Amino acid sequence: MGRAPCCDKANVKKGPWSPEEDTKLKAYIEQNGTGGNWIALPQKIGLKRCGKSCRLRWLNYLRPNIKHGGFSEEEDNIICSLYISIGSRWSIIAAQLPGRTDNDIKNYWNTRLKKKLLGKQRKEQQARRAAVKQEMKTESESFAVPGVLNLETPYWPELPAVIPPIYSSQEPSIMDQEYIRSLLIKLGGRFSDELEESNISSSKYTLDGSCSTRDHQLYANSVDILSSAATPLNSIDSKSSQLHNAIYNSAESSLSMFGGLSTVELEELAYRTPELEGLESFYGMDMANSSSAGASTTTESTSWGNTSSMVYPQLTSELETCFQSVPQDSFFTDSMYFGPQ
DNA sequence: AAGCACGGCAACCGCTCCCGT
DNA sequence: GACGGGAGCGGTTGCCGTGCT
Repeated sequence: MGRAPCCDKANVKKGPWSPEEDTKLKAYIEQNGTGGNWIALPQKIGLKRCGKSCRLRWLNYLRPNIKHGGFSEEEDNIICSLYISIGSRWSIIAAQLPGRTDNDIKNYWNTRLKKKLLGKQRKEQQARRAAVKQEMKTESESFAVPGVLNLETPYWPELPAVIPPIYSSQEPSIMDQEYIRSLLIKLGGRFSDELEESNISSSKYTLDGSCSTRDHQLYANSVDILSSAATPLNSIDSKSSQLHNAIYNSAESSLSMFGGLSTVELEELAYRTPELEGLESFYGMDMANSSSAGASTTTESTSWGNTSSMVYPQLTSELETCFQSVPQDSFFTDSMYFGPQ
C-alpha cells in the first residue's frame, strides 16, 4: 500500500514561481514563521502550491542572506574537500558555507567542480600515459615480451591493504581530525569528557542525547570508525583487523563517490591510481606525493593522515556493521594514530 | 537569421528519517 | 513496539539562456 500524497496533486501548481507567489510566501513567513507545518502553510496563505514546494522555495531562494553564484576559490576547496570526505551530503556541506544552499552547491558541483576535477585528471592521465608509453617503448627495444602488457587496455589498480589518505599532515586541511571535531561540535555533537578522562582515546567522542539528526550520529560513527581505521597495522589486534578488512572490501564501492559520472568518465577513473590523482590541484603537490608514499606498503601506514578522507556513506554503513560486532573499546587505545604526525 | 547543442539552474520526485500518537 | 504523517535530503528532470554552426 503506497502512502497518501502530501497534497492534492491535481489542484497544485507546478513550475516556476511568480513574483506574486514569492511575495505572498515571503511576507507570511517573515511575519508568522513557518508554524512548523509546511503542508498546511500554502492553504493558510492561499497559494496553490505543495507544502514541500513552498519549503524549497523559501530555503533556496526567499530566505534572507542567500548568496547565488560567484563561488570563491576557498568555497571550491571546501566543497571539494568535504565531498571527497563525506560524499554528496549537500546539506552538511552547505552548513559550512554561510548563505549557500544545498541545492546551489549540488548544482555547482554537478555543473562546474566535477568537470574541473575531471579535466585536471584527464590532462595528467594523458601526460602519464605518454610517459609510460615512451618508457615501455624504450624498454621493449632492448627486452620485448609480447602480450605482457597492453597499454590500450584499462586496468584496475591493485588495491592496497588499506586505503591511503589523500591529505598530508604537513598543512592544515579542512578534514583534519580537529576540523571534523569542531564541525561536529558546531553541528550539535559533544566530545565526551569522561572518555577523555578515562584515557580511552583522545579523539573518541560521543554525541549528547539531545542530538537527534541522523547525520550527527552518522558522523559520530564515521569519525570514530575511520579514526580507528588509521591505526597502524602493527598495533592493532585481530578484532580490529575486521575493520581493515571492511575497508578493503569496500574500497571498490567507495569509488561510487564519483557516482553520476558517465561510462567514459568511469573508465578514466579505472586508470587512476588509488591516491586520487588530480587532487593535488586542490591540496597541493606535496599532499599528493605524500599519499603516494603512504600507499607503497602497509607497514608504512603509520605516516598516514586521516583516512576519513576516503569515506563514503556506503563504506560507513559497512563499517558500522563491522563496528557493531566488535567491542568499541578495542578500537580506542593509546597506540592509535589520530591526525597529524 | 535560424536551428541546434549544450550548460546552468530552479523545481520536482521519491525516498528515508524522525517524532508524535 | 507499530504506525502514520511531516520534514528533510539527494537525485533527477525540464526549462531557459547562450554560444556555435
